[in-house]
Amino acid sequence: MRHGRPWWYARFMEEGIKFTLPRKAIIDVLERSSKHLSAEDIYFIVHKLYPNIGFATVYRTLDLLTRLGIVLKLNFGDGRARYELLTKKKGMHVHLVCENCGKVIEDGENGNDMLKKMEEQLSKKHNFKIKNLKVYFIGECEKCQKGGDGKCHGVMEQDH
Amino acid sequence: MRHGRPWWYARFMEEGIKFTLPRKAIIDVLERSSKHLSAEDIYFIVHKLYPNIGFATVYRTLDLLTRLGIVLKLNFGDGRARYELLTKKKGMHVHLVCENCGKVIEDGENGNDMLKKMEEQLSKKHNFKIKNLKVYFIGECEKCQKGGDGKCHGVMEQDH
DNA sequence: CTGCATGCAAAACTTTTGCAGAATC
DNA sequence: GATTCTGCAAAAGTTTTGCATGCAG
Repeated sequence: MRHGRPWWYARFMEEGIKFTLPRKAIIDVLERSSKHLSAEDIYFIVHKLYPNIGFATVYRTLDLLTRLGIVLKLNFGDGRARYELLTKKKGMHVHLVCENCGKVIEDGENGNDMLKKMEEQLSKKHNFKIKNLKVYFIGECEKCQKGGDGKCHGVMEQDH
Repeated sequence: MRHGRPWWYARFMEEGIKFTLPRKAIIDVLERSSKHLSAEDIYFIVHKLYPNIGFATVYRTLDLLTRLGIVLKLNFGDGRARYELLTKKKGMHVHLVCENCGKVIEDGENGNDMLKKMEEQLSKKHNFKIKNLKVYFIGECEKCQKGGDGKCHGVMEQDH
């Protein structure tokens, strides 16, 4: 992927939207991070590099990028939204979320066939045009199974 | 399902938790509604019947029920959480969410086999103990496909 | 009775908005 | 040079918390 501009560059052009420093910086942060960052996370990182970028700009930019389909806004049930830079082959992966430590494993290969099949069936059955999908398996990761007691701690939410 | 207590009754007993009027009332509301209600929705309904039940109690109760695994807390990306009373065969269904009108179709039959299979594969592959799952297909429902323009309105979030 | 649960109101957080000034195209 | 974007601060919402009182077990 070294040739040409990043894929989302085209979206900016299409919409006639300006390429400003804050926007570049925020996309850059999302690009470097493989994790799902919250607006606050992003603010702190960006603000360290460019101290006059404020919270409002972070939120406004994330909102813009979400509307443009460049970023995916996620909710993990902890009261704040998380953001993920989309790739062109969006959504076709499965999340495994550990409800104990919060770790997120993304499985891109295994689920595809089955998801594809499921998508087809559901589209037909309900006459529903599916554009995107989100699949979360919530449970306990390898480490926490060994380290933890395996019982509900009464603290974590089940929501992701 | 007329025989015996509802399934979540056992959870209350197990935890030695009190059966109070507000808790009964809130579960009742969730039981009657097939939709995903927000805390505010629940508050208004419950508050109409029992005017001295307050917001704090609704939130505390929903939080409790979520921790007990009686209720599932969902986020539809509109800034407020939604709640759904779980059934014993929890989570084994697929949500179809219309990003235009917000309608949620739940498909309980079609996905099961495939979800089950996917669950097994992923469990093995990642050594992950899966306890629950959430599957969302986001797109456009039948009505909106006919009525709408089929393009992104630049307003709705993609998140559910 | 005893301790958990509630109600009220205030606090804490995340996210949004208004407006003057700045930067981009 | 006009328009879009930013930064600050204040507002708007949702959710949480402290504390005195009430109620279930």
